[in-house]
Amino acid sequence: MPKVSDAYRAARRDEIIDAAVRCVLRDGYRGVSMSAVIEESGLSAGAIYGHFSGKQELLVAVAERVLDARQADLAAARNDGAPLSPGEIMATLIGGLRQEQLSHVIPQIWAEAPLDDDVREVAGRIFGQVQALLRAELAAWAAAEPGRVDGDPHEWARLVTPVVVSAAPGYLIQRAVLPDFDEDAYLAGLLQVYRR
Amino acid sequence: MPKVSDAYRAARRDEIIDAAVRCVLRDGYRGVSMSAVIEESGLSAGAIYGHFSGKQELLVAVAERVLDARQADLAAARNDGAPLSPGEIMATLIGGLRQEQLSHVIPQIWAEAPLDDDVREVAGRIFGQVQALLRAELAAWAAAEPGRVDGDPHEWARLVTPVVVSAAPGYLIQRAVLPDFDEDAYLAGLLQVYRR
DNA sequence: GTCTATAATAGGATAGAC
DNA sequence: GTCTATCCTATTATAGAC
Repeated sequence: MPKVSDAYRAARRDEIIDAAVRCVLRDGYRGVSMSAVIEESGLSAGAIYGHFSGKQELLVAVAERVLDARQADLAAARNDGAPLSPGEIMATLIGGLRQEQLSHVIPQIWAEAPLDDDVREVAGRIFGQVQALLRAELAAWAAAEPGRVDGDPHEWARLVTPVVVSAAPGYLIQRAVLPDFDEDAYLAGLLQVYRR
Repeated sequence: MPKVSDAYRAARRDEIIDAAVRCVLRDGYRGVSMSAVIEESGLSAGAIYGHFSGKQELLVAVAERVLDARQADLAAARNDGAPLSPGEIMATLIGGLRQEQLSHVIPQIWAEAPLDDDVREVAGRIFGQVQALLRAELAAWAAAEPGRVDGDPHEWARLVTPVVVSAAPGYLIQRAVLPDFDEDAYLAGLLQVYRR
């Protein structure tokens, strides 16, 4: 029987992850040091190591936290009325990313994926979930708009989903790299590309 | 008058950068240590520090090397005949990335951009150059295919370029993150999306 | 310009008290 | 579970010989 409640443990764990996220935003995924997290959290070394066995385990938890938040964006892209067009779906998804400070960490997680199997597993899983929902939406749209696409709607959706979803990484990377990136123009361009 | 020729200096510099690139491919951009570069290069600490004042300066040089190679991809996408369609342009560009081992480093450079102003400058400059060429190609295609797009071809190209170019980051990220990413299907999807 | 050796520091992780 | 104090390793960078 644990000495403290599970809820307390979980809350502490979240507190530590929050501090680690702030460190990652400031110093980069690889650049965070345990001492920085300790300082940022206001806790002590013992407190952190009681919850996470080391730096890697803590950072994987950060990756999971950041990427899990994408589920909210998926929900926002859902629509109970007529199926959304590809451009509308992606504009909604990217609108969600735009609000979240957390989204600035995502490119760093992608960069870490080839170097850390645990990170890659988390990143691949979430990315796959985003793709699955997008594919379903695209298939629904294609089925509702006969003549816009040729062939079976599901087959079409399977093929184009990886390309359509690329608008999200493209947005995040350009925002990170281009000094004068125009976010509004990007969303407008998205609707323009998928106009037909 | 320098004690050794400029050509010799430049060759040594390239040699060091080559070794550093191999280290980055193995350990990640942030994960490279000077001692690893020293070992990989077969040189000594003194030899490296004679050419680069420190780790950051060396890594910025690596970023410049990796991204500069994209100019070759740009040239490959050029076509003296009829203007290429958006899908064909991007398929050519991505075909170039696919060949190059070096391209695996690009996502890591993008992730570093927000943390290092020098890296951001290099990354933004090259990305801007890619966009400029792509925009010109898109405008030429739009002008040659009246009715495919509405409005002024140049205005249309300005708006859609950031979205079209996203296929490149999308490709690199999915390749890095998804265990069963199908590169051929991605290229096929690209042609499908921009079919009309 | 390059080498060997080393100084100086920062980082990850642990031990033991409470 | 958490805190303080500390160990040990790895890392960046320099000094001085050749």
